[in-house]
Amino acid sequence: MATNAKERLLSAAERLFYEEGIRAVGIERILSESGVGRASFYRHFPSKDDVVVEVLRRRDGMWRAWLDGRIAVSERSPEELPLALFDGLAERFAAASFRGCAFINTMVETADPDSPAHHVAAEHKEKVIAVLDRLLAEGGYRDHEALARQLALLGDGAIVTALREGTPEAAVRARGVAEILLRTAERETARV
Amino acid sequence: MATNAKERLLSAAERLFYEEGIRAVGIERILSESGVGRASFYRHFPSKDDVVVEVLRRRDGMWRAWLDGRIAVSERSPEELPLALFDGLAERFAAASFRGCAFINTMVETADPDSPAHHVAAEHKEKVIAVLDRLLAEGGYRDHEALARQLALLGDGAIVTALREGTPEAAVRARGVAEILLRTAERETARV
DNA sequence: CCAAGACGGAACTGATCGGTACCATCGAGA
DNA sequence: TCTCGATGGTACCGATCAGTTCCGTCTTGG
Repeated sequence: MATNAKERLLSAAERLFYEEGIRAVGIERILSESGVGRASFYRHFPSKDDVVVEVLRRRDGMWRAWLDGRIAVSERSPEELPLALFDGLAERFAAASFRGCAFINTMVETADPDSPAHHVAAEHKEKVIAVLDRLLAEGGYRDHEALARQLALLGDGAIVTALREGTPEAAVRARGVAEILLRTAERETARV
Repeated sequence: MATNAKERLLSAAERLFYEEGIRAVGIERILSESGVGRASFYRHFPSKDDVVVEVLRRRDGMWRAWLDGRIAVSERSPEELPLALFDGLAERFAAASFRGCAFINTMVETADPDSPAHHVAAEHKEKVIAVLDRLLAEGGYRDHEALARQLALLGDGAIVTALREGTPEAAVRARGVAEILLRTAERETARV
């Protein structure tokens, strides 16, 4: 492998898919922006759909690693630690390149819920919920799974809102709701 | 107009765009499913983009009329009336044809935030927020606009979550959060 | 009754789509 | 040094894209 064509293809595809959408980006664009030849593309991937799936898998790993990092460096107390999600989202929303959630976008673009891409995207969200669930369980929350799903719903709502508004404000609003949610939730240690 | 070709075009386009996505549906599909000739299409619309915009305008009107109806028939008290949004969403999510929010989907598919379609979609959300804002103001809530934006964020979060899960459960979860939100919010009459 | 306009069907354009086949080149290991 | 695998470039495929043009038909209002 002279210059790792596969890696260049995946990173170019990931960027283009996120910036412009999966359907909007043709093979030609991926080739020209990555500098990879047409034949090399099909030596590494059977079809465009396989690139989409692999891009999503990569992004899933990167995204959750990023979330883990945000949680690790957060100075919040154990019972407030799940709010680190919204702290992180606020930063993401402020980025000029922000264009929503790649996984939500994929599920929207890929109408067929049985498609591999849709599955990978849906699984990503469940994995994020699992992270929140663990955090909430460790924080001593009684109904931690239901709470995790509510926080994830808030996060997704913030993402699509930020996509529309183009400002990080939605993260602050969602975090405000999340704070109330955690404050009114029952905890194992100190009952309400 | 023999059989109102324009109306048939718009209703076919609206259904197809929602079911399969805007980019995924070609002019050919719209023509064959509406039974309208190719020439007639371009007699009524300069381009496909114009159909997209007009479909969104129609849907915006229909959707808000539907919301107004749900609010009108709701038996909830004035301070709980905004929850009628989530009551309505629960019904929508249960429909087999449910495939998320046409406006969110449009903003995701149409990457360019300056495109006419994106604008119409964004404006729709602001109009819905205005409805919630009025409801909350009439319900006596102090910070009604911020509250309206939080409820709208919850609604959008529920929509994308329901799109992923394929069940109406997300509406119930979001409504649970909304109930807590309203209960802890300050009101003009009875301060907390 | 007849003319004007709205209509459906089909042929056609140039561009682009995803995907295949072939070829020359380059680089590293034997 | 030679060879083999990975690579980039290009020509090509059938299908489909949005959009244009022309024609025959049907409806309707004057």
